[in-house]
Amino acid sequence: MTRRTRARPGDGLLLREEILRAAEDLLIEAGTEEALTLRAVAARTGVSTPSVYLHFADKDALVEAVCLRVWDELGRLIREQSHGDPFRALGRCGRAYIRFALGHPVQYRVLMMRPATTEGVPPAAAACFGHMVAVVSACVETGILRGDPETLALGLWSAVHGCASLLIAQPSFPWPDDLDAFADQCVRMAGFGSALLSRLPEHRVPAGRVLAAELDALAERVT
Amino acid sequence: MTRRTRARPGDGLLLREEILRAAEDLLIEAGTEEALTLRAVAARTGVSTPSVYLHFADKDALVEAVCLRVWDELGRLIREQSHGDPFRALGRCGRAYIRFALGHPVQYRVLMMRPATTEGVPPAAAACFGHMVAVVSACVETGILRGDPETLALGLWSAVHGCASLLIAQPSFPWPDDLDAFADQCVRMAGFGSALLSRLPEHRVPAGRVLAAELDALAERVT
DNA sequence: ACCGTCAACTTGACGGCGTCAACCTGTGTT
DNA sequence: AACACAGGTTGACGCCGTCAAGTTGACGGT
Repeated sequence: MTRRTRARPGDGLLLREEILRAAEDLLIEAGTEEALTLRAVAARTGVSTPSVYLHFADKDALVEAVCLRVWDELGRLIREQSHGDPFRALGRCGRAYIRFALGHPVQYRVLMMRPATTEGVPPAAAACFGHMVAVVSACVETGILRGDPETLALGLWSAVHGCASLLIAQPSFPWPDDLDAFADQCVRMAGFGSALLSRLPEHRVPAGRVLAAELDALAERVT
Repeated sequence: MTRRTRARPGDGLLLREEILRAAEDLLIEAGTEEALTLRAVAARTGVSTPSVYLHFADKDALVEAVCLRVWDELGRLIREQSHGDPFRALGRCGRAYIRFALGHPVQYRVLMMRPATTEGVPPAAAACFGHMVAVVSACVETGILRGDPETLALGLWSAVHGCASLLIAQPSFPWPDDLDAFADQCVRMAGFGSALLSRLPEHRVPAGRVLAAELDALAERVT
């Protein structure tokens, strides 16, 4: 293991960055969080194990720091999709979200399926959520959705998160061949469902027969 | 730590059962999977640590055995809700699913958010999924849903799973006060969304303005 | 009544993990 | 040239999963 040339005073942050990169790489290569060992990270960085503690309070802090980067990237992705017609933008955001999650399964799992280690929402996560609320708000303004944008956004988020996380965590379920199409179906189900639900009275499900007939008529008119 | 009275030959399965119960209790009390130590399980059972290996190949096998019990209970719960009008039964199943998950957060996390350790779907999980497919099939027969029941069921499952898992794994999100109402909203969003989506042509989202007007008209007629 | 047998369990150890207290070592300042 | 201190290293502790080897005690056969 080649030793790292010692940093000069004031350059402490360099090692912090190297450690973060090493941790992220390890996570991706091994494909599981259990492989993210402080010893492995230190070895890969060319540094002794306890040196990690100079820059991160403990292992959880390191993992969390890796997570923060992912939140940033996810937020950027969502913002990129937020232009144009709000309802279509909502669909693009959902698809981008799922694509991102499936493209970074390990990070997504660490990010969203770990027991919460710290209290409160990390700022990067809050920003990410804020972008989604913004898109939903635009939908409310155009009238396609109705209700509190934050609650609506949480519902939509939970739908796309369900699709992504189930695909990641339960690969042995009898998934259809075309996963993209399935993800698409989930996203649209959430969007249409939210739009329809916005207009129905709470706590009353119309009789299946009536609803089916009305939906048929609607579908015929729309197409 | 009081020692357990030694089992008589042929009674080996007794210890297996005791270990399983101890593991489940530990999981619930500690509230996190990390507390599920072979040493802790053995101590609680009043037995030496390696004795666990007499009945479980390794720690993963123990955890998986605990999971199987949960699958069984979840399946039973879903079957209980499957009577009566299919579309309403679907809603009851979704609500029961989320209630169950929120009532057993640790087990649900272990069950659904762990990296898959073994290949293939455990039989209990397949049975559980089968019950959901049956309810969806009934919905297809009555005409409220359309399409392949298995794919529809996966979409609905992913929606309720998203709601449950997000609530469990991200308690610091800005959730509304009334979680039951939120879960309800997610379930109905999935049901209505599926029903509506069944009837719309693939890969074409109607313009937001048109869809909004049609939904308004529909809502007025249904209420 | 004794005895060998074998399932059921224990002992003791190994290597790897996160973490910490104590020590070293170069670099920039005076 | 002496010093101070940021930026590391060494060595150890206790806990973890796991395993090879030894122990114990109920039971069937004589």
